[in-house]
Amino acid sequence: MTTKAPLPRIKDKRQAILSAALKVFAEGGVNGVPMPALAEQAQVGTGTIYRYFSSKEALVNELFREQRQFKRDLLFEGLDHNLSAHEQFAVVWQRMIRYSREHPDTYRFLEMQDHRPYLDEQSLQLEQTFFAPLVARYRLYQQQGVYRSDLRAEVLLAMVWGTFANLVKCEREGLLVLQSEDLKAACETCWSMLTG
Amino acid sequence: MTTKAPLPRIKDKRQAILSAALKVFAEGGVNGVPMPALAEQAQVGTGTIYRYFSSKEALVNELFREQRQFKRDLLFEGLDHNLSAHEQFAVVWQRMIRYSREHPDTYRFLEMQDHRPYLDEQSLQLEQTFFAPLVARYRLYQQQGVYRSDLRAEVLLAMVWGTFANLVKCEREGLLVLQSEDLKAACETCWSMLTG
DNA sequence: CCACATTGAATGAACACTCATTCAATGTGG
DNA sequence: CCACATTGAATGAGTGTTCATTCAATGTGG
Repeated sequence: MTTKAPLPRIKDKRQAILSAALKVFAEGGVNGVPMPALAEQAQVGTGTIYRYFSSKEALVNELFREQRQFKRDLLFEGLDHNLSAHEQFAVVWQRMIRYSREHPDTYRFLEMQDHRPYLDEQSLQLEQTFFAPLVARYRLYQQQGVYRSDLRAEVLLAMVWGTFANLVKCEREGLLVLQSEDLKAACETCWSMLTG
Repeated sequence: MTTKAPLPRIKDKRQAILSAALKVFAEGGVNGVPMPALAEQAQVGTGTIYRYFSSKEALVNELFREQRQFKRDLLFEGLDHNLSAHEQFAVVWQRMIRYSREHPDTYRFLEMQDHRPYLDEQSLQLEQTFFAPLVARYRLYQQQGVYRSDLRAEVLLAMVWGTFANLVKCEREGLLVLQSEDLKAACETCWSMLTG
């Protein structure tokens, strides 16, 4: 049986640890999950985690950056710039919904405040670069007269983002059930918010 | 020196502990603050805390309920029901701003998710009773044709609340500076959101 | 004096992290 | 081919630390 067959073991323990971390941290918060519990979820010895990550803090930062990238790609990658601003907004809105529905762990993990004390300089900077291009685009639309100009682009963005985030939050807490018509109507409402 | 002079000590240690807890928990999160640190802030021995609260959990719950009540009173007490719906909304909006500005610790403490694992049944129920009357009022306005009816009252409320909360959050994180015109404009925008 | 409030060092539970040991995989001399 | 040596990833009991909680000692108003 000494075939050159692929090893039956977990090929990439590192990724197994990250995946498990995303799941358990999204559920219990970074502070709420001991390393042995994470190790169990990843089906890995506790010590193995420290073979791949120098500390819990390092692990959290790596996970944060990975998920932050993932989110950005999912939301903004390959947007068709020939579409009208309205259509583009609708596309991004749809993607946000898909994202929050199909990747609830990622969404929740990034939304939690719990990991903030762990984040290093690099992670915090990455957070900035997430919003900057978005704000720039909002400004552009303002100059073109598509978006209203009586509120600054950052303020508009904060309002739209907050609207969406709280809808998802309320649904997760069981205060709300969002039908697809609700989400469509909310999208149009936010569009009106942007265009005045 | 056994004069009848006013005691220089803190009269009400219980309240001193609660006040200190609000401050340090709002800053560092419940999990981030050890009891001795809280004791120091309250100018009290560590053991004294346990004379007034049976555990950290009990303390957190008591603080949560106190602050939740405080917030409700501040926002909704003594509203003039002769005012128009629009005027009432503007008043509540103003009060939310005042609240978040003048009591940042309370605001932040209630906003954090950090204390959720500590909350008992009673606290969670209190949370419900905070929103129920508000939703009822929104429904009333919908029936009267003041608010739009194509979105359920809970959804409207979630959107408005999310808008406000994220503005304050962004300002706290330094992404934004809110001028009073911004807040006024945001208020009117939310009003349009409600009325379609 | 006494009843009781206050205190902070002591306690043990729980945690992040380490390291001596294991063992499957691979290398190698015969 | 095989018996045995070598390797280093993997492991989880062990280590030191931090924390919530306790309690013996001390302080104090009546």
